[in-house]
Amino acid sequence: MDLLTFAADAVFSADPKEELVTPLTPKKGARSVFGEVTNTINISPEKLKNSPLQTLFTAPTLNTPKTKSRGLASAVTTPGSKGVIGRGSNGKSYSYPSPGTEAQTPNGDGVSPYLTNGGSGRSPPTPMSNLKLLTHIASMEESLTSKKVLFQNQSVSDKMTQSPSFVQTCVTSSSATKNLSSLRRYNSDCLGQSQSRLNRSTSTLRKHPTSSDYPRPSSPGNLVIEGMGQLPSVDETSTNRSSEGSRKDKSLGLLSEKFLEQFPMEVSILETPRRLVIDEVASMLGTERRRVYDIINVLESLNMAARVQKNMYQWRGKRHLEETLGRLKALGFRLDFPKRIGSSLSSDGEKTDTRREKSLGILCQKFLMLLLVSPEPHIISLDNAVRMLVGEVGEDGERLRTRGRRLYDIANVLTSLGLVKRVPTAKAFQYVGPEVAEVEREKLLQKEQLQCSHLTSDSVYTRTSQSSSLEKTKKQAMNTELQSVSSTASKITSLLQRRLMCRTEIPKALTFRGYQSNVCNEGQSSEQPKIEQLPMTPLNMMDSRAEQQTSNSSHQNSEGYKASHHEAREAFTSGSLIESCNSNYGQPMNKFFCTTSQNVKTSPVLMVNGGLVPLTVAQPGSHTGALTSTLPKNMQVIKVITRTEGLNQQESSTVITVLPAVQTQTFSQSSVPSKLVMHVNGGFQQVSTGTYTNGQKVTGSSNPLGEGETFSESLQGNPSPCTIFTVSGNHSGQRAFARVSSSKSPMNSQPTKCSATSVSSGNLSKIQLSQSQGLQSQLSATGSGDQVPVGFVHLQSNVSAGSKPLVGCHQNSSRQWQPSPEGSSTDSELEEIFGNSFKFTRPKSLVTGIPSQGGDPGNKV
DNA sequence: TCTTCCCGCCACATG
DNA sequence: CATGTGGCGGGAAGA
Repeated sequence: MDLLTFAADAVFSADPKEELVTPLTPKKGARSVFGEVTNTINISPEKLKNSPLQTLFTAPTLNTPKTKSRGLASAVTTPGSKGVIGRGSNGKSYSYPSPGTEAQTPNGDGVSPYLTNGGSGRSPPTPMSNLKLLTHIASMEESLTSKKVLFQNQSVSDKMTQSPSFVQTCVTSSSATKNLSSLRRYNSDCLGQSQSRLNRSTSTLRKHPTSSDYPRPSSPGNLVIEGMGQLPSVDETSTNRSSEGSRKDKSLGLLSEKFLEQFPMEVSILETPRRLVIDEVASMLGTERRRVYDIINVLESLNMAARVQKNMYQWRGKRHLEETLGRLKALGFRLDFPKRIGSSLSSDGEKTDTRREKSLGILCQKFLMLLLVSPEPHIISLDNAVRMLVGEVGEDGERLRTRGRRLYDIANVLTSLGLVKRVPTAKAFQYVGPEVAEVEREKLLQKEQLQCSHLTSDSVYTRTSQSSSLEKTKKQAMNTELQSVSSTASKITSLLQRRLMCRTEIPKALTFRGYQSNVCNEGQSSEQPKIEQLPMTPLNMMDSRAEQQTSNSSHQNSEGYKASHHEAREAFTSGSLIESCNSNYGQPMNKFFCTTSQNVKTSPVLMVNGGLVPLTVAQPGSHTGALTSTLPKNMQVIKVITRTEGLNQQESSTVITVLPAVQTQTFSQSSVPSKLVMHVNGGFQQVSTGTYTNGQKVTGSSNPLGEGETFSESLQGNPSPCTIFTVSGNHSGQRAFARVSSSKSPMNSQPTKCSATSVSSGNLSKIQLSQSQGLQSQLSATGSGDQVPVGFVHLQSNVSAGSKPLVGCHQNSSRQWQPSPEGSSTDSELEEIFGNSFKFTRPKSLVTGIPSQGGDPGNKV
């Protein structure tokens, strides 16, 4: 898991106390705020009944004279209000305060500058018109299908066409007065700015470099988009445009389309997470960096991309999209959005990051939230959206106009994503994305209830820990919010803000330390497994000395603990699972009790700091089952891994909730089965006997692998690495698993078939890689029954044909983690393995998951 | 005329 | 201090 995911989790599962306790006066929906606003979207009365949205969506119509919408401001701002925009003599921006602080100016009167009844909307640019120029990448086939596959179940949108009348956007504004702040802006800044712009030539004075302005990255890491190989060399003619081509050809929507060609939304879970470098993308799209940021910001807000480091993002595709949408929807409902978003009345002067809160990402999330909570058919006019989302008190007309521009930007990207559709006959947008299941809300509520009890200890823990600055910031912000809950708008903003502020960072190298383990079976050990997190440290450079267990308090204070702690709240892998997982917040938890919903056809696995622990399902297939396990002291649950059989995305998701230890039940170690778990792209799939095609099991039984049994995984068009963990039952599985990792394969390689044989107790003794029929490389392993409990084995998946053994498992009788000679776990590789399972932060110093007293100086950085 | 939104300045954030 | 981010609004293309 990465920070962003966690942040999203934190955001959307925020403790109710984070939200407003004080019911807010819905000033935003009031006419005093919006001016005379008409929102005449047709909504079925039943749906509006009892809905707080009613007032918003059925406000009376009032036509007022048109006002000039361009140029000087056309809104009223009470003198003395904070609606001061512009730049002072010091060059600093005087931005509008955050919603929270904006709320301090309730006397402002936001008036829309927009005119009644928008003209004909621009028809969407033809998406495919320019794609031919840029789509010669090997992943073409996949990318071409990705968008079509996306949301194929939805029956969207043509409700609009069927009844276009239900969209009537009649937004008017009342009389608008020139605004002092606007005047000031014009006088102090924009005038000069526009003056300079008037004098410049767009092409010659272009400050932002285009892709062609950038030197080719010298580092291969920058040149290569991971998982896809080399970027296509960009046609020079495609990069030095700027003044060439029509406006449509350069639209953000089209750029997004191009982007999606290279980074398809459909991301196989078997595919290595791809990195995207801003410069490269800009080059690829034939645009400048600035535009890439526009796109990325939106994608990031949807959890489709995550920032890895400066100038680099990780592409996630739509894997988390639906969940994100679901959370947005749930949050929207929960916060009574948008009714209360506009009721920003804050008296606490809460400081917020105004720059962040105005970000395109936040705005995008709000926009989607608004669409999602709006009644069918999820249509909202631009004008209304602008006012509801950003039309804060005191916003002047120019401000709204600016935000309107941003909504256009967002909408264009969302359109390319297939989430939003322009309503042709109205200045409006319609949500046409996937149906966000109500179950998301239920899950959210469940999680809230669980996490509610955690918050207190969480806060205490925070105060006593040596948090990273980011952690401190987040926690302090949280505490502040808990103390002063007065503004829904500021809350939402803060929540969304935090979400955006938490980004994926470069992973630390991870390694596991085993321990002299003759006591594994008891599930108790005086020597505990450890997680070492080493920045950029190859595994084979690790000191494998086992450290003694330390006190709980120091453990709690460790970054590693926090990482685990956070990961324990990891929410999902695609297509299935995990609702919540408890780490007991400071109390080493050695028992777990999981409740499951939906069908649990395969036993979930606990990922702990040290390995994997299979759980048993009391009643497989039952709606609710008990899953219990016993772990050694201080072992922390990182993640719950389960699958509802195969990777079929259409299966009902499994919800597993791990409750505090006090609620646990007895767990019988003897019942721990042998498991084989395949790591795929940040998630885990428990592999059982059978054949899998495209992640879906097609043959075989569902029993865990036994000796001599085989499994295979056929990957059609997704020759990405697969990592196999063997969870050995005979030593409780806490840390004993072997890993087989194939390396990255070229994008254009043929379908890969992986097969492996495990032996009893999950030990892996021999691994082979072969290529069959010239089209498939085969990864196979055969078991011999020998005790080869741990080790890392690295295989190259693109080796030449033949059935020759490449490497054998590295055997380590002491059962400590040892690097295989040929294995070096780089950052990227470890990220590949644990990328979705750990919170990665670029460390300033080594931290250990379970710090030893005195630590391990040798590992300090 | 009005809507749409490209373009790139430049403030702020980050390294 | 350099450079990455991205808010912002002018103003032009397009309807």
